[in-house]
Amino acid sequence: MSQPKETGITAQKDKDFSEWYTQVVLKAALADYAPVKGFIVLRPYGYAIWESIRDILDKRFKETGHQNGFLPVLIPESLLAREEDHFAGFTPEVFWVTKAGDNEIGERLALRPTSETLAYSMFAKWITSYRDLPLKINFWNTALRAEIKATKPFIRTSEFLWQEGHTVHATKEEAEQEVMMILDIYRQMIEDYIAMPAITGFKTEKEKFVGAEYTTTIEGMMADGKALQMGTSHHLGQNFSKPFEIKYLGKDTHEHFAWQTSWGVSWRLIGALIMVHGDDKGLVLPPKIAPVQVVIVPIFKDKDAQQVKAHASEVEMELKRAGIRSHMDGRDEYTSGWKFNEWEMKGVPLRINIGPRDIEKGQLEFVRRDTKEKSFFDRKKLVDTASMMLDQIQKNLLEKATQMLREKILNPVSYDELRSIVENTGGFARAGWCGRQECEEKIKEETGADIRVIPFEQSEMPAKCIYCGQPSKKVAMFARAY
RNA sequence: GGGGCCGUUGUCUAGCUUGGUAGGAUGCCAGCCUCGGGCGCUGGAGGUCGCCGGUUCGAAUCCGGCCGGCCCCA
Repeated sequence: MSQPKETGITAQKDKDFSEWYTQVVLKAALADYAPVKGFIVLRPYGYAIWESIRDILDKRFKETGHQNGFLPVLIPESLLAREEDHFAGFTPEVFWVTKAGDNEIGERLALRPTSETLAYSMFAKWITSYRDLPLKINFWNTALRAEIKATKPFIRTSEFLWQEGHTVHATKEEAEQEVMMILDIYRQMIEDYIAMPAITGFKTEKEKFVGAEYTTTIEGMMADGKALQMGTSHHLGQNFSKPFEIKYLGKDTHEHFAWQTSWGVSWRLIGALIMVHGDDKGLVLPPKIAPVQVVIVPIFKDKDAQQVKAHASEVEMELKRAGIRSHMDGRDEYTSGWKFNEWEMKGVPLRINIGPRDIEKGQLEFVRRDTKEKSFFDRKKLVDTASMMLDQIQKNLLEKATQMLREKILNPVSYDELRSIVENTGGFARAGWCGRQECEEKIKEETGADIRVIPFEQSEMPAKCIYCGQPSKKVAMFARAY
């Protein structure tokens, strides 16, 4: 085994996590830095992963009665400012457009940090009757937020790809159901496809979306012990419908303000899956979202190149016909060993090696990306074997990630212990909380951890607040976060 | 918010302290070789030394500003 080349990942995940992460993003060709601070360019391989995630969600959104629309990127200041809390929350990170060519624009225009205000100014025009409700629209677009803090590809960037859903309902109950249904769609997608377990629950008042009545969240835990918010679903109550005058005439012949929700997930999910599943050789993709599920590498000497490649192509075609995303790497300019390393770095879940020996014996060599195990199978059982192994890999990744999450949920019995967990061990510190913002803020100040989520699952609540010792009202998950 | 490090060819870098011809590896191109874990050989192309300004006979090197990247701390 030779020394790792610069083309490969040279940082170790458990020693130098940040460096490792950056190398995976750049070297697996997911993304590159753009010329402007905080912005990245999504490369085809990274975009293909985003397309997988998008397609899965888009299907679910449509199945549950949502339609897609498109909004412009510019929002006039007056509109953005119409809901006070919302404006105050976003204004520090808004990019403003003040000129058109050489001419000053009268009213400055915001590059959307999120589209509630713009969408709702439109919704107000479209909704007049209970018959217009519910209105359920989703937007696949980008949002722009000038990040002052250190940026990290996919995790924190000044522009990010996301979807933002916005719905309008006649009743509070219906809006609240929507909030929960969407959060559950997120949870299923993250668990079943990205193979990551997560904790669902509420954000605290301090951490909720500015302008929302309350925010529900799905929080993940990364390999370095830091938490990552992977998606949020907000109940907006009537906080926006009132300033934007989204009103409808009910069956009762009276006018009512509508109830609203908004929700979103972003390409952060790509960052999350890198951090959770990746290893020292690079990316590890869950089969269900991998752009290439199986890569076939022909191994040949010059004289039998044609024959081996022909066999490899047949394998590729057979897999493709069975609906398995496959790629035969027939490049002559690289050796098979080079290809092995490259595809491992790119996280392709399953590799099939095929050489003259295998052809002779009527077998194929399968190499799993997650466990690196090699095994031989009968050529005739290609599709069954590949499907079975892809299923196993998908399952194994979720199991490993679940195990990791379990290990990273700790139950401190004292504030000192919580502090030690946050500062040394990392992970979620699950603790009682009196519900007062004062304690939440003190803990944040003193340890750097905030309340990531008040889990829906509230069993085994400690009796006392971990900070002040007063009776606890909730069990909360404290952690440092990205 | 505070502190530190860095920017030289596509990539990684040497040179910078002590100013004077930008050197290597890898990648790329051509030709040969041939592949069971990042093969080997020969030749070749590729550089506004991040940008702007200053000092100097002369700046990758010294000084200032800006742009960009990374890390640590709160």
